[in-house]
Amino acid sequence: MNSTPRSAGIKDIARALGISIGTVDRVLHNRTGVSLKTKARVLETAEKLGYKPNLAAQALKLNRTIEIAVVLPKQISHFFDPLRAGIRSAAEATVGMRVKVTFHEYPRLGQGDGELLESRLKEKCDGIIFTPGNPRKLDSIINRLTAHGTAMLCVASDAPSSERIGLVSAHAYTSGALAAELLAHKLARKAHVATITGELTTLDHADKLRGFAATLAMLAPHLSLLPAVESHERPKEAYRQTIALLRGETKPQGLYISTANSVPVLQALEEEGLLGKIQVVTTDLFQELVPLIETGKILATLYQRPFTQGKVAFESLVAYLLEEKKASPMIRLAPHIIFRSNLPLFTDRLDDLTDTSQS
Amino acid sequence: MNSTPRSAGIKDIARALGISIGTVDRVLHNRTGVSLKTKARVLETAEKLGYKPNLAAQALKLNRTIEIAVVLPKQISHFFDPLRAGIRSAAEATVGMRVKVTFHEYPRLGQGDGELLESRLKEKCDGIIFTPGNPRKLDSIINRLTAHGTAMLCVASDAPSSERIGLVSAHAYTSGALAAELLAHKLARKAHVATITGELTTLDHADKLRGFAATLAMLAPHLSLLPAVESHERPKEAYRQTIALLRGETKPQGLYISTANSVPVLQALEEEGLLGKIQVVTTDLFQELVPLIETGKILATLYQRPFTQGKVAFESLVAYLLEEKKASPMIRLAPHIIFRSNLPLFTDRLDDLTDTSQS
DNA sequence: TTGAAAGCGGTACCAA
DNA sequence: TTGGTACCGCTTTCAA
Repeated sequence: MNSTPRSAGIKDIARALGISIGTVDRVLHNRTGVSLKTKARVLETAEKLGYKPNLAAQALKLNRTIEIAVVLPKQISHFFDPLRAGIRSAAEATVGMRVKVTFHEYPRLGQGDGELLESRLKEKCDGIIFTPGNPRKLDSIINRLTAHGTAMLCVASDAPSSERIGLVSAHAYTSGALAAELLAHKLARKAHVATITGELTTLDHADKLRGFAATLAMLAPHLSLLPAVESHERPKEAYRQTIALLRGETKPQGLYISTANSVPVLQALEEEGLLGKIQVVTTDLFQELVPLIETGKILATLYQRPFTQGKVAFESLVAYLLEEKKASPMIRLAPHIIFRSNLPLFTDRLDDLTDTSQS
Repeated sequence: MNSTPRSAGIKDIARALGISIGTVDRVLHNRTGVSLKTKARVLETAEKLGYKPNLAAQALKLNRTIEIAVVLPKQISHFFDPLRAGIRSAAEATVGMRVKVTFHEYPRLGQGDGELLESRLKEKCDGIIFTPGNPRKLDSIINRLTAHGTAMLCVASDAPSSERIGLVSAHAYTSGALAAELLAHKLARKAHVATITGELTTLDHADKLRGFAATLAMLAPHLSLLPAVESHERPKEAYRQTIALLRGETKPQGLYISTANSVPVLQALEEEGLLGKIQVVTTDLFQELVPLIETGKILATLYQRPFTQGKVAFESLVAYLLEEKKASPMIRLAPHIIFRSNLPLFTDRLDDLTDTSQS
């Protein structure tokens, strides 16, 4: 039966000491020009009275405009559109501060991202939310922007050796591990499993594969892993390579598609008559997957919660920019496992990207 | 390459029309004393300029203190402690408004909740967050508090025929459905499955059971469901009834424990030497479950995200109290399925309830 | 029916 | 080293 402490204002403490609010303000903000003993007295009574700044007043007065640029690829829109929607949603919900967000697009991961970031050097902004497709290539420009005073926040995938301020993503290693565990649950006998990924230079994809391989080795030693297939996020290549895989010598009984770009892979499976025959775990959720999950042709999909990633990324970046202490945000969301029976909880949001739902 | 619309203030629109801010304010708040045509003109330019009230200024001027009471049981602390922590976390994060939160506890669901709510009639507050254990019994007091001007928000379980303003909970039906699907994946042959629940008068528990039964019938007709066991959230009764169940004539091969109170049930399983022999799906997460999931003795647990429930409940209630339009918040979170391989993502938070993590 | 002006609780600048 | 004060955007009262 306790309650949050009563809060005193700045003039309460000024009145209590018979001094001016200016002085109190100086003390509370560690500004120069206050004698040590008044400073001590102010701090003491501030503590005693339970001073809590009125954030509304503070925000009103400061009225700072934070400018944030969002630099994300157009492809894969299944993933990046809801991510952008999450950013918009969080931006609209900001209270007590002006935030200006601009969105910038380039074709796909690795194609034009460096250049677009480069161009951001001209129009200085407070922070940039972006996805490093190929971290090695981008480290230099990230560091230059950082040196320029721009807070760089990675979303969806990391660039750990750069000077980015932090990361918001799904926990990629765990996604891979889950995929392995799910396949292990369904494949009781000795079999081969395969993975199809986007681009192994992208850390997120590499992490998934690591989690997958490690967990497979631990939980399902009877399943052996075929070499990973890299689709480079190109539909045609994904299709071609999948066909090759399925017609290869050792045929997989289980398949983990670790990129959201799964349509061409599923098409290949369909054409080879293998949909429903082999166990498939996919990544993320979009319209084409729904009937396949409903009919059990896909065992499960690992939803990376792009909307939430965007929302959290935005909130983290703003918090970082406002904080004094500047803790580095490192947030890995738990992926949602979507089966047939919880699918309806996630489908409503496929059309309506402005939804603010909390899953 | 678009940007979020610039927001105009009240004086921007006053200036644009050459009128005073007082008039604009009257229009925007639907107050009397404005001619119809000025009203129309104001609304039009407000729309055109993209008027967005400065919430900081609004809060500062109004300087209202929202008082919220939280009325929740002490038991089951695994669940309600993190839920309270979520509320605290959200309360601390409020910007630009004074919110006072008081916490009130009663022993367990159905024991003293009515009385404690009753006592809230005396100290009027703006809103109450609470869990209706037995909705029928509480409907009357909920309605009286509502009539009294208090916004009643259900958390964790609903009281649909009362005049509560809304609900924040995990999606109970889906929890049950998932439990059934998981058991169906693991039990390929004809078998019996059983459920152990808390109290079927609690809507949340009834919904879980409905989801479980319906999904079992649809996805796994080879599994037959034994009559539900009600533990009434009492450890001894749960233990006794589980023993009876396990020694009964038709022995279950799968078990769904739909209340967070699973320890006595697991103890009974252990003593009967059945842990690891029959498939078990539990609810929520706490220290005792961790080793059982790690060793595969529990197939999975359905995490109802109590921290997030608390956080979202608080935010929804505050939004409701601040909004003019008063949309009824009805939020069902997607439960997280916790397997062995994603368990580490959830364990870190078991000790540290003040954590603000986003899973 | 409308306009003018006083604050809400801080911040920051200028004067003392 | 201090005190005084204008101002942030909005609400509200009083006067016109």
